[in-house]
Amino acid sequence: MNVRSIKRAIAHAIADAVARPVNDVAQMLEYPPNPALGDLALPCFPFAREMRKNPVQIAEELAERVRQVDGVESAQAEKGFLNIRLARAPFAQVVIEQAIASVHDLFSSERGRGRTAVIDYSSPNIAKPFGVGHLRSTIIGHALKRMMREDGWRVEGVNHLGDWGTQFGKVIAAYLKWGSEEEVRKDPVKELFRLYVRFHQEAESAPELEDEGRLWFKRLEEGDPEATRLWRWFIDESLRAFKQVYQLLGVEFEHYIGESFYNDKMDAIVQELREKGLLVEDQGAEVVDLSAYGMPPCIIVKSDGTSIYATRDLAAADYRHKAFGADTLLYVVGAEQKLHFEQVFKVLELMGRDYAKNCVHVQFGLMKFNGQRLSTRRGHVVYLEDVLQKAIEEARAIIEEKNPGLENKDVIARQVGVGAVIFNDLKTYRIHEVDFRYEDVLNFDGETGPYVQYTHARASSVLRKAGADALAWSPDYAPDDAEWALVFLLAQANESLERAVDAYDPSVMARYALQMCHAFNRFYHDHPILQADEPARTSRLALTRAVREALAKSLFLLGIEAPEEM
RNA sequence: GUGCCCGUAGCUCAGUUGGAUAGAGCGUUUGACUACGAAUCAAAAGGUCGGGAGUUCGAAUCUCUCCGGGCACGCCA
Repeated sequence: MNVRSIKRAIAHAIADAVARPVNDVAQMLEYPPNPALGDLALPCFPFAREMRKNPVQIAEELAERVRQVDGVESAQAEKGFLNIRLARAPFAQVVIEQAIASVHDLFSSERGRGRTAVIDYSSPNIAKPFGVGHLRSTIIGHALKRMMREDGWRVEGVNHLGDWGTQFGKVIAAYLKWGSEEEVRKDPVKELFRLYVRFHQEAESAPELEDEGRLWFKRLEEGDPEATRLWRWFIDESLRAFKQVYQLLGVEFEHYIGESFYNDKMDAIVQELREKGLLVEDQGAEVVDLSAYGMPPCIIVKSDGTSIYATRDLAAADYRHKAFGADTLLYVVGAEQKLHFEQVFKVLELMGRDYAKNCVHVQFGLMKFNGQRLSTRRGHVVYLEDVLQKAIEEARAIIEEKNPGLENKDVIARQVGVGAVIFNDLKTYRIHEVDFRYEDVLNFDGETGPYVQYTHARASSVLRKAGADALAWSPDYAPDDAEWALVFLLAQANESLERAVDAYDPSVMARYALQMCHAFNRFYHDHPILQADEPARTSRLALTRAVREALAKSLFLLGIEAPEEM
């Protein structure tokens, strides 16, 4: 039972009267701006013209029919709107029972059953630091994976490591010029990054360095033993460092497949493009002309004969489609690569790939730090690990202050600190730029991860004290406004998940969790639970349990842990 | 220059398949712990929804135009 099934029932009762399909009418049912008006509302203005009646009259006629619908308490016509109230107690009973029995069913109707998606997320570059800038792709992708799985999809998460490309030639060149094995061993990622930044600094006054970098990349592509040895070493060291961050974040991948994996798979792509007559030579490079689609050409083979990322992405797309049986490919990559993905998807389409239409660039806005743009090349980077450690310290300090007797303080501080960082990022619409400020991230009041976790812990605490009673909403107990607000929100869980999945946007789910918390804390504030008389006591406990399950699920979908105490 | 994205309260953002009086959080001011967790709750103050024009019963939402900010525009990814 959820709000949607009620909407359908109402729509079914009036569809023929307004001469519209049931689905259309169901979609027109909206939530009134003020809950005092009702639970659902139908604006009748759109029917006025075709029915040749005024909306006020239509609303009144429809009210008659809607009142007959099972589960509807009342239907009132008001200024052209039809305001509908649901029968609270029976609805609450069913919704809460379902939330307790299977919160999955509350959230999902398994729309993705039988389908497979590959999500490309995080995908940091080897030999570069893992900065706050990588946070967005990592956690948006991870949340998306969990949400789609909840919705019935099979999902494979791929970390498309940047372990190939001209940049590697640069790092190798820089290492041979200025680096030492000893320095790299001490702190691999930071030292390699120092070399990379120095390379770019020096290249400004000595442009021939760029050629040297390109040369080393060419050697690497040709299998030069020295270049290959260094390259493997850099990968091992970087990956070890990355995995520490992933562990801290609680993010996992089904596959780590670097770009280099596609080295032997690109020839076939180039060959196919050539056979299909899509490849043309242009200024020494081989490109696919996309001028017919209003786009600049897509470079497939560079003029020096080496590969480029577009070609790797084409090979990778085919691989993901074949090896994982994926019919949908998602790329959680910054908005600045929009054109690139439009080009790649168009080339896939021109190559006749049927899955091309299911390729989506899940773009997100740039991350700034205190209003400044982060530039890896210039060495302006904020290490994600430092950010997480700061947040954990802050959480630890608050625990010492507010809950000094707590067990497992270190574990909880980690869960809360990391949760704060993740939630802070996920709560905003993904296309927006985010300005990363410590003052916001380290604030645990208001619309934050710790607020959601706190609410979850609070509900858990009540349930712990109540013991292991069998919980259910009593049909004899009518919910008041605060209780009803919670029940009604619970019954919208599936709509939230679906909107989040359809928009590839975890912020929808984050905001749903916040609404739930607000409603629960309000309820909690002025409703005794354990001390209440029956049937209120058991009913409120059941409601608390349902909310706890829904919050735990919401946090899980966002990739955030839900401690029972904090 | 061309294309795309963004512009809502002092700040950060919801609301954008067109619907009723534009909502939260932070910050500010104030009130509530002998109470099941005060990382909470309640209240106040705070708005030319970037400007203008249009479409219509109705526009923060759609169209046009202008302004402001961001990103991209061939051998980096």
